[in-house]
Amino acid sequence: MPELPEVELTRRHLAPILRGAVVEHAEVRHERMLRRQPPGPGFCSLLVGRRIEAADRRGKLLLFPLDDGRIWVVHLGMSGRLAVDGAAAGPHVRVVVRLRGGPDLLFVDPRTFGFTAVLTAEQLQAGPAAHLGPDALEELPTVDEIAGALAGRGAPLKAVLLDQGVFAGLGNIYADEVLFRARLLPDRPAGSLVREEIAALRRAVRPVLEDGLRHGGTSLDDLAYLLPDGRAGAYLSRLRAYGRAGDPCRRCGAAIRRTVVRQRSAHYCPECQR
DNA sequence: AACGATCCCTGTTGGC
DNA sequence: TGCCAACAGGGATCGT
Repeated sequence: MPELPEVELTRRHLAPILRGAVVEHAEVRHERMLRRQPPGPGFCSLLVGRRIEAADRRGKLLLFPLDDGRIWVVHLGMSGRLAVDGAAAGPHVRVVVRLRGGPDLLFVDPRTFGFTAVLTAEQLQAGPAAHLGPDALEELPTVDEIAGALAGRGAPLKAVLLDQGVFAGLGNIYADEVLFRARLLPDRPAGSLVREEIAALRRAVRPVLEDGLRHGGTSLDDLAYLLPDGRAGAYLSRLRAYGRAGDPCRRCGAAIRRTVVRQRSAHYCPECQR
């Protein structure tokens, strides 16, 4: 699944290709991918002819500012990836963007949970970025800020981690890994954490994400996340909680358990996490 | 307001 | 072997 590390690796790979490039042509093969594009001028007409100024990221959103002030936004959803020419083909190519004198950029997304749009800054803030908190890697909130965000909340801690408002960029896999590292149970009411636990949570976020980055991200299977050049990430084999139900905890040896929190799987060590 | 359930979508998996 | 239901999940939306 593309979560923060996978999106960041995509950004790093594409930045030198996209920066300064002019969009020569754009083709949308699956209209659902444009469901976040507001009424008015269409995605292709807003993108073609524009020069891409930068390759940024906020949470799981890829943001490509254009020379007219608008921003080309890409969210990879659950099964999306951006592939450069030749690294992908087949029935799941949803959007193709041709760069002048450069490669085609393919937005591949079998399950079409991803989307793309060309938006003004205002439209971005009112739309895809509306509920986005500080980036979990670049803008890690302080203990006080986290405490304020969790105070009084009865929702399971894991649900709060997934809703993007406190740590933008965590998804189901890295949320489990962060909770494992912080030794906190996923179904703990978010507001029940004492200060030392909040500090442990905060301390866990960056190392987990950086470990994911260092190992090329997590590729669950052939259809999930791949780097834009087609390579798979190696972090899967280093996961300590996610997907390891029944396997021994890498810290204490107890069997990792799987439960469901908010209709989503959650994995934890019943001995290490409290 | 906060929270939980449902839905979207399709490739893969497991049961019969 | 073949068929089909269940499952996976980010985030919008809706009901409580």
